[in-house]
Amino acid sequence: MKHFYLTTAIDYANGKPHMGHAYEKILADVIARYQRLCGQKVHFLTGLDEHGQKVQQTAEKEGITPQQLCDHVILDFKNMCDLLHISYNDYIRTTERRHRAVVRDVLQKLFEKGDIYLSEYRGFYCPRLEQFLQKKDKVKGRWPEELGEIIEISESNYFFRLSSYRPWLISYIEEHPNFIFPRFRARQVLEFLKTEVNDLCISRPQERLAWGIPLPFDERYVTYVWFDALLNYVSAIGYGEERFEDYWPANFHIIGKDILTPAHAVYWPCMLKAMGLEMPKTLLVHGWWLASGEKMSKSVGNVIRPLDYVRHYGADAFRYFVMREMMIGQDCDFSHERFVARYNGDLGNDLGNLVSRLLHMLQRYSHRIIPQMELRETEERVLQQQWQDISQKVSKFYRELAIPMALESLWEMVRSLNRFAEIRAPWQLAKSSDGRDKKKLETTLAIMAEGLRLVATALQPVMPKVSQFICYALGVSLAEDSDLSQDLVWSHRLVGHRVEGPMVLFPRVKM
RNA sequence: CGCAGGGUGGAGCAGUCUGGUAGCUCGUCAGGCUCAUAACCUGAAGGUCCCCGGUUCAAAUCCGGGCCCUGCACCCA
Repeated sequence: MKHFYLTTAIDYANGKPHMGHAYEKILADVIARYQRLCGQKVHFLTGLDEHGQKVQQTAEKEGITPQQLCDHVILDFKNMCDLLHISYNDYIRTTERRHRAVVRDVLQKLFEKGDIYLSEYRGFYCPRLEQFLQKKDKVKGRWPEELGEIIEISESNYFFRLSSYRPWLISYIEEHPNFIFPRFRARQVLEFLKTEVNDLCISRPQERLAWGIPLPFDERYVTYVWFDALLNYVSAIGYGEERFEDYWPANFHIIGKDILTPAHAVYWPCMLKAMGLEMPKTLLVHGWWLASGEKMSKSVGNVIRPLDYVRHYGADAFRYFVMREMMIGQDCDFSHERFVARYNGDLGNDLGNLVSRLLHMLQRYSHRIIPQMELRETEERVLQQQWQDISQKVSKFYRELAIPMALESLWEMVRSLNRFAEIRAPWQLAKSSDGRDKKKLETTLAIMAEGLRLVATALQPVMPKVSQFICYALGVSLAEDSDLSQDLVWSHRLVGHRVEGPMVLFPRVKM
């Protein structure tokens, strides 16, 4: 069976995990979990990009080897994944043998095919920065003092014939509207492709950069950035082996808008084309989290620390917030006030309080046993009908990656359940000695419990632990590989089950 | 300059592709309820959908023009 294969970008080992890393992984995880619940065999890949100048430099500064640095940094990234409940199936490091072997294999093939050639590169080199400068680095037509001596040198390097694939790529993007999501991003790429693109320099001489994968056909060089990093998407699933066919093409490459152009929308498709492979189905491009309207960046120092929120409010609350707030593709502001508003409002008052009041009532009026649903009056029918509509909408929204809308729809159901309690008023019915009122009371509790189970089930991709916990509290289990098409159907499966005592899932917090 | 995104009741957003009662959350005001996390439920007020022009029976939505905000330095999802 073909896998549903999705990837995040691999994180660069020269830094700590931040908001963007957390969001991208959560987004991927939500999609992965949803697909699993739809019966897909999901393969979710993430990983670490370990080579390159920055890593080499940082390691030197700290007096350790680059590999030691990576071995250390990876702990932070994996730890973040664990804390966020990221259900990746594979984690690739670009220093692993399986990756290096594929990179060298691909390079060799493309070299033999004539897609890679040796050429002279002439430019202005700054020994202090250990890199070439560009025209835009000039200030008032001169190189800035602080860069020290600048020398014009020419250097031989290997190039990939990117330019020859440009016409093909333009028509591919034009003919495949789903290739880049959201669609407006494709326009940007086409805009970029309007002007001539240069062939891509893919090597660095070992004297300048030792921390990389040597070119198989010329060991004096290592391969530079993209022919290393991008290939993780195929090296991790056994490129060259038989099993590769079970995974490729990827359903989603999930990336930030910064690495769409040119890396993922230009280099990668052309590389794949050169390799004779199919294109990934969709590049899913998300925007950036801003802090009070400003870009979050290490240099400005206004970085939101996701793990602080996870620690205080739980991973699922954090997952809920980022999924509820950000329309995929747009930028979105992260502010503490908004977080607390969502937390107290949606999670505490609406969902958490619903759980709390229902469990209280079940304890008080039904000895913690979920009673029969015997009556079926207009109110009950309306509620069930509403769930039919909502569950369909939610599934549609999940499929279309409109996750904030999926959650909004689910919350309609939460509110309807709270409203239903108000209409039926079990606390009134409990005072009556009429047998019919007793049935009404029982039915009300049973209906609310089932409604809550359905909401929790549909919420599972976004809030896996909370969903499971609510179901557990209602006396049933919820597996991560259960079948949504079954579990989202209104049922009587809770009847007779013993429930947990009252609990507070999301204690209110002060601003 | 160019490119891209955005400009919708007090705040934050959806709706724009595929024209047809302007929707959601929060906030405000009034009321209800007491099972519940001072929660929940009901009702109300509040909008020239940035501006101008065009197409159309009909425009937030399509077309033309203009204004304003943001991003396109290193780092970075």
